[in-house]
Amino acid sequence: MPRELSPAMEDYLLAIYRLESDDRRVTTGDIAQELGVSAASTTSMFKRLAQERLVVYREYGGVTLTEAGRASAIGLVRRHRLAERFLTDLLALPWDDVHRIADRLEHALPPEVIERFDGLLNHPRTCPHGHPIPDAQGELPERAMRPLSALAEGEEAVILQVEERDPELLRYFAERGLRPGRRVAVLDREPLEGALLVAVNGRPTLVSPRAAASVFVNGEVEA
Amino acid sequence: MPRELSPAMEDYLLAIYRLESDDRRVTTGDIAQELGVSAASTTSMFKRLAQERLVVYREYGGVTLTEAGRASAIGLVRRHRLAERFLTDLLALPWDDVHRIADRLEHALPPEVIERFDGLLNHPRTCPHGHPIPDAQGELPERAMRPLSALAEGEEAVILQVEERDPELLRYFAERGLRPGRRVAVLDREPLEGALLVAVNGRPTLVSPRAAASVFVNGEVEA
DNA sequence: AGAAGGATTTAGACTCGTCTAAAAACGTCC
DNA sequence: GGACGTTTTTAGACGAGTCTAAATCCTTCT
Ligand SMILES: [Mn+2]
Ligand SMILES: [Mn+2]
Ligand SMILES: [Mn+2]
Ligand SMILES: [Mn+2]
Repeated sequence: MPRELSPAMEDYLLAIYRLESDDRRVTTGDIAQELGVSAASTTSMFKRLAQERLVVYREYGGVTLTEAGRASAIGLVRRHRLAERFLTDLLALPWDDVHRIADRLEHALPPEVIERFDGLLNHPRTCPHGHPIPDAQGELPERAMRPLSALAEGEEAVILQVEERDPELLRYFAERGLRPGRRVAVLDREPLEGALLVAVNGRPTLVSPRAAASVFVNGEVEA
Repeated sequence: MPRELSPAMEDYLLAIYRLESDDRRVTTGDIAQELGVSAASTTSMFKRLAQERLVVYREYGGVTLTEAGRASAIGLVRRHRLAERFLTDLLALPWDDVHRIADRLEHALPPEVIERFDGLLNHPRTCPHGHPIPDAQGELPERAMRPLSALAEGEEAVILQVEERDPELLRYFAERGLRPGRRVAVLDREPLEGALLVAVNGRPTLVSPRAAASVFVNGEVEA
């Protein structure tokens, strides 16, 4: 009964998983935007996913993942992030390339290969961009995070993860040493545009507002 | 203009490539049988491949590969065999599994990854089953071969490659030490059924006719 | 409560890759 | 040179995944 899911179905499930939160159901429009497809396509995929009991679909009311749907999505996250780790650590490919490559590979990697990656890489906890890798049981650690842009002047923190989907942004991060594990401190905030002066590994670095919103550091978001 | 080919198109091109020979054009029926699809499907794919100038299609007369079509097929062979080598050598997966896995991966591996495999594995010359890997320019060495079953009593030879598509057969080969590089000598031939008594690395081993027809050794085929 | 505006679903079309069944062409054998 | 059996092509259908345009529903605002 858990026939193999098509790449398209997996991509929709993943998008739903990413956008899902306790308070808000995921709507047709959300997914259409996230995946760059039409709302009509999304409606028809919602129905197909519902047929397979991967989501609960309410007309005009969006979807929520079932347990099976969530498990599939988390499985895909695991495949994607382990693939990325493999590509950077073993094949030495640049971190701004691997997301795109993993986005195709993730659909073609059988469990044997994934588990070998995991072993060979010594059970990595995160992808190269700092995002946590679910374990084989689908468990994922909760981490308190806030964007670098939320830090007050004088505050210090450690980079946990960065937004991974824009290669240009990733190259910019790499140049400036903004990568997971690095210690940062906000030296100055430019109130008008929102630019930050940040000490990265001691070195003062100017960080644009968009970049600062795409870098996440440890700590609780303000209430 | 060289848009990315679909997995299906690649599979057809590969099948045509495998069956192509100087004297005989590849027919609809050949490919239908090779790929386990209907003749009707094959006809319609022939037309699509012809549209893309990957084959020359003659109604009721089969196809031949164009240069572009041959290049695509050889590229796929390179991806497949390097993927297999990676799976056995780096991930330590069994040689009877890797053909199946590579059959999916081959369609999802971008050039960067393939060239990293090639480097990391030290430019391997063959896949785990002994089949030669085309180089990045699509060059493939010609090798004179004959089936083990063609050896006369008393003859000696070295295994070059084995038929790779039947996992059961591969496990049988592995058990008996029949793998590329091994020296074999025919001690006795059983005329009725065609079974052979073969010395493999010195050890006398009974080899069934089907197996002996699937193991290829060095030497010219008789005229 | 009714109307406006926005989101969602439906309708209908298209491509790709597949199938079965029927029609057409081919090649061989008398 | 025609008849027959085989091969190939055509015709028509289907599912997956996508689109655009039109219809419908929902929400909110007056
Ligand atoms: Mn994907
Ligand atoms: Mn990542
Ligand atoms: Mn394949
Ligand atoms: Mn092989």
